[in-house]
Amino acid sequence: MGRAPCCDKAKVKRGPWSPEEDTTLKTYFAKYGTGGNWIALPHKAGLKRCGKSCRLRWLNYLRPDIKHGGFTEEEDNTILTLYSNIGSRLVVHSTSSFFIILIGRATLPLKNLLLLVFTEWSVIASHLKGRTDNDVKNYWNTKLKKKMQLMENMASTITNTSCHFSPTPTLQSAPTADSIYFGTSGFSTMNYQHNSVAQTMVSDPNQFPLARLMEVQEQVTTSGYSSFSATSSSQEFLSTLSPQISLENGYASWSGSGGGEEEGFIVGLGSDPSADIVMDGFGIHEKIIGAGGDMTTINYSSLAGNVSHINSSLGFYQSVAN
DNA sequence: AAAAGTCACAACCGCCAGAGC
DNA sequence: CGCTCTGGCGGTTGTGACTTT
Repeated sequence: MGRAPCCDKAKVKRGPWSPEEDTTLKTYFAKYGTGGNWIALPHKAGLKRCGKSCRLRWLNYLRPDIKHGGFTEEEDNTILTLYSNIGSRLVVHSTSSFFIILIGRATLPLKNLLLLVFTEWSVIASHLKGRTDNDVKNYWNTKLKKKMQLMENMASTITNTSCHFSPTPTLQSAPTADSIYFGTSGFSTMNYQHNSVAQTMVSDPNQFPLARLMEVQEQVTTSGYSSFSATSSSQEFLSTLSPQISLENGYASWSGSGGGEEEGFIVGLGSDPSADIVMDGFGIHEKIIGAGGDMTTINYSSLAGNVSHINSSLGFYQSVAN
């Protein structure tokens, strides 16, 4: 037999809060606080709500220091960084749970096992002024989880990998001081090595929208070379990754410069809401919806100050005015 | 214009930890 | 020591708004 519920669900109001209820709760709270007991609060305040519901409404919405509205890129990065750190604990907990089951020959309900795998949203939220754990959790589940998965998939795919595109990308747009564009009539195959084993990936146009353009973020130019470095503090969360990018001899390649988990390929994550970030066999792309139709770009950014280069004699690149 | 699909987020649910008795 | 109760937490659901077909 389970626990008795904290309140009689038949006698309390549920669902969205009305402005009047919000006012009642705020007024009561301003005068008396919780009175040390959330369960008794609704009765004292004259609200037909469960005490837990009142508590959640106050903590997640009515508190004066709550910050409403969209998350900034800086907040995105904080969450991603903290999730990465805290996420390592998931392995420990899930693994130990697994061994508890094996060694003890005990049968734990699946839900109990899953409960051992916790994320500590409140810890992450405590680093973001005015954000609640519920905010962070919702935001993670709807947006950032996808972003993180793309990053992990890409890092996993290209670790110890170099890729050769065919046909060769060619310059598609006039270079500017900030960016240059490369493109092809459509990448049809990608030859690459994974852990020293040669691989060929053939794209299926029905499954993978073919890359048309690659955008290379650029900060410093010298004769014949482009240097890549961090372009935005908002991308600092990626700084533990150390990719190198090069475009030379008719192909594009990239590789991690570190070891283990820190290897990876960096993509620029734009804040433009009209841009969806997608991954295909060739990398992560930002699908920009333009007035003239869809245009797919790849945004390569090296963030750790690693210098890569483009061979200007191959037609990929022309001298760029500073 | 309408239906279907997707997204964002408020709210709920069930469980656990710890305090108090 | 064991029980009850409350606060707190993460997972999940419900629903309205928005977008796409």
